[in-house]
Amino acid sequence: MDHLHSWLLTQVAAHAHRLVAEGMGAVGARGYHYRLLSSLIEEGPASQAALGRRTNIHLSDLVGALNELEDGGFITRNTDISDRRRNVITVTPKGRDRADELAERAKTVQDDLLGPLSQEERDILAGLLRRLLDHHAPAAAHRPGRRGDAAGS
Amino acid sequence: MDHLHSWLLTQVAAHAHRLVAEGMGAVGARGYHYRLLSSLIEEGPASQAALGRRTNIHLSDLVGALNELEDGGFITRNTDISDRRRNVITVTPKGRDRADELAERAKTVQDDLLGPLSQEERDILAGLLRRLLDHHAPAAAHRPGRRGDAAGS
DNA sequence: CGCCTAACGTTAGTGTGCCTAACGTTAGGA
DNA sequence: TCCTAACGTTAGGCACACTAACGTTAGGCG
Repeated sequence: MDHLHSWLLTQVAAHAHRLVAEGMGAVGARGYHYRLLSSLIEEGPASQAALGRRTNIHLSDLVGALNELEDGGFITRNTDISDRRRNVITVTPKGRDRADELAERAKTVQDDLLGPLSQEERDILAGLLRRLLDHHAPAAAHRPGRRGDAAGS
Repeated sequence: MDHLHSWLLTQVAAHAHRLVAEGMGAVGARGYHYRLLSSLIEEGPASQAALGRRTNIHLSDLVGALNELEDGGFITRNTDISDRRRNVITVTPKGRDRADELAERAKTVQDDLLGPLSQEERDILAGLLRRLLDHHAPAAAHRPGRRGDAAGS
């Protein structure tokens, strides 16, 4: 009676997805923006390829998302002089404000989503999900530990 | 340090999503098919509208999914003589076989997804997710309890 | 040096899931 | 009878993830 697991998760995910999209969409953003800005702030500037690895966002999707962020003036793209194949992505001050804004919205979304759960239960859930994620996405789960892949000289 | 909750869920969801899509896609099906056949078998025939409510699949998407299932000979569509607005959807014997096939695949996917978790932990996770789903989708969470909405005489 | 391989960024297109909007039909109450 | 509601259908859009292809740049190696 538990062949429901997989679609149960996808169902909850759908709601999470929708709530995130709504919350972010209300200020003209989307999930990718939040993920990218967070990663850039918490782990520093990076090339697009490195960013994609850190955030688990596909390279091809990154282009568009970064274009949007660049258009909004939230990030800058500078070709790495030491390796001209790379674009070094840096957050602007305006981008930091944006990140704060999105983080706040994310918090609201989260409270809404996890409403019926106590703090303890939320921690348990987070722990379980974290383990699943670590298992399926060995790279860049939370604190990467693998540095030196960024934009260094 | 736990503003990660929401995107953590979406990340895990992405993997679940991918695994399901792969598993189902390997036999020319997709998540909707499994959801629909399961619902039809477990809760009996229904009109499309009722089916949509039970499975949380949008009416407009249902049309296409049912077309696919009908083309495969897994379900039949018959207009309800007592209410000619309705199509009564029924599973064929072939559809039952298909459901078994998909259920088996779903189980494999689930085992893969939840690999690192013990049975006890899986139950805990399922419980937490179930509560979230019940909260956000009051209708048709698992055992609906709300009958009389199907295709009755 | 030239050659080859690999990484990088970019574009185009696909698939899945969820959604809105509109339309014609059928039922059923006012 | 009229009006409203539910039904099924079609067309389209959005978010996220993915594949395939292309030109550019780096760097190893003969």
